[in-house]
Formats: sequence, structure tokens, C-alpha cells
Amino acid sequence: MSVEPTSIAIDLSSDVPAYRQIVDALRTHLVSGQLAPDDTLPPVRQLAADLGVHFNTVAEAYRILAEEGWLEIRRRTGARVVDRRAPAKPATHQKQAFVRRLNEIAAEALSQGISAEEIETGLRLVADGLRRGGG
Amino acid sequence: MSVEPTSIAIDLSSDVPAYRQIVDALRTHLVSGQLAPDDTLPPVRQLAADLGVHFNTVAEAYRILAEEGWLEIRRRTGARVVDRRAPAKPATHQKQAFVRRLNEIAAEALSQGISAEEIETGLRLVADGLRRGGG
DNA sequence: CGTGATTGTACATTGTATGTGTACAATAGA
DNA sequence: TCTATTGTACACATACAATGTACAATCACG
Repeated sequence: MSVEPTSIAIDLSSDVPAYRQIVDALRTHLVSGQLAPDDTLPPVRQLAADLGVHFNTVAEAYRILAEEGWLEIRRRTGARVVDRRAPAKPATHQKQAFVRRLNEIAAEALSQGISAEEIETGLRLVADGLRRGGG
Repeated sequence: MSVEPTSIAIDLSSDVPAYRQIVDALRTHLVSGQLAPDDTLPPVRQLAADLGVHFNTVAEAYRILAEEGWLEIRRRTGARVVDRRAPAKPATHQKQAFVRRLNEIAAEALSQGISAEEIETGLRLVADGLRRGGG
């Protein structure tokens, strides 16, 4: 299996850099299992063409995910999803930072007029999704 | 009431710009009610000194929150929290973007070694917090 | 009123990050 | 070996972030 072009969308007008949007999207697929070990990703030039960015931008994203341990990159064969070893034990402050970030995102959503109920729904949706896909 | 210096922490080494960290932190306080209407925020120079950034960086953050309708800024008197009118109805794609962002944050947390259970706990924690504080 | 202190604003400058263009290195396969 | 295909390296242009400096507005006080 490889990444379907439609599974990633890049918003060039966003204030989030393109390479990080790609990293975030791919990591989501990796965690959910939509991208499983031994799957291959498209060549940087191909995915870049699909997304409308330069191939070096995609290459940067691949490198970051490789450093995180998700991908193995080799020339000529391209990027391959690896069976990821258990990551290092997270520090307490990382968990705190995670919860803080959640609160910030929720606050921003409220700020945009999304209701508390809708936000709760979203939070539970993601929580439920963790049971099935993640692990 | 005004912002206590210890209630905001800025990580200058983060890839998130300082002014946005300030915006995110203050917005969280505004949504939670820790900053209520008629509260005054410290002068930009004072908060900047507390955080270790330039006062223009804080001024930029205040301006963004003022544009969002949270603050009223006047010279000499400084920034004041206003009773915020109901924001515009959010578009459907904003809700979708919210859930997508949640998934990205959760995936990143998993990537760092935070367990699915811990993430669930965090999500529910935030969801529960919405009932009380938010509105 | 006049004066000065205090507050936010405007804008030029500097450093850094982002995205791209181009040349190159490595490798699988004919 | 030769070649096409793949990722890499690095210089460049541009935009953004943070700052330095000067300024404008406004309140307090005489």
C-alpha cells in the first residue's frame, strides 16, 4: 500500500509550514495504521507534484519522520514504513505539554464559535479512535 | 485581577513563535474564565519583561486577541478584557479542521511514547473541563 | 491649561526559517 | 558497465519573527 494522493491536503495559505503539514498528516496515518510497516511511500517528486510543492519540501518531511523512527529511507528504493520500536519513555512534562496543547486548541475552537458540546464530541471521537486504530 | 507572571511560560527554543504562544496561553485563560471581563492585563513592557521577550512581541499578541474580540486596547490605560459577543457561526470545515488537528496532536503524542490510555485521559480531562469553566 | 510620565503604535532592521532551483551521489536493474 | 531513478547537499530568494528606536496618545498632577 502506498499513500493515496487524496489522503493528504496541503493548505499553502496556512501559517503552518508545508513540510510540517505533511509530517502531521503522514504521522496521523502512521499512527492510525493506514500506513503500516513495509508500506512504501511515493517518491518525493511524485508526492510533491500531487501536493503542489517542491520535492525538497517533501524530502524534508520524510527526513523528520525517519528521525522519529517511522520511516527508513534509502536511495533508489525510496521511503518505507518500518516496524517501529517502542519510543523512549516520555517525560512528565511532555504529558503536561500535551494536555496544555489540547486546552489551547479547544480554547481556539471556542473562540471561533464552535460550541463546548461540539468540542466535547470531537474530543471523544478522537479518544474512541485511539481504541481501534492506535495502540 | 490581572495575569500572574507565573501563569504563562514561553519556550523560546520552541518552533512555535513566541507571540503565538502568548496568544494561545492568554486565550486559554480567557476561555476558562481565569481572565474575566473587566480584568486588566499588564502593560506590554511589564509582561514582556516577565516573559523575557521584547514588548513589541507582547503587543502583537494583545492586538491579535483584540481582533478576536477578547480585548479592548487603549493607550495609557492598557488592555482590558471585554464581555465578548457571541462569535460568528463556525463553518463546517472549521469543525472538521478542529478534529483533524486533535488527531494530529494525538498522533504526535503517541509518537513521543505517550500511551493511548494517557492520551485518552488527557482528552477526557479537557472535555470535563469544558463543562465547568467554559461556556 | 501645561508638562511629564506612561502607555500603545509605527516602522526600519536584523536574524532565522521556509521553499525553491540546481547540481550531485547512490543504487537497482538492463 | 551504463542508465534511469531516487534521495541529498547547498546556495539563493523571500517571508516571517523578534527587536531597536522613535513617536503619538492620554492620564495625573500642578
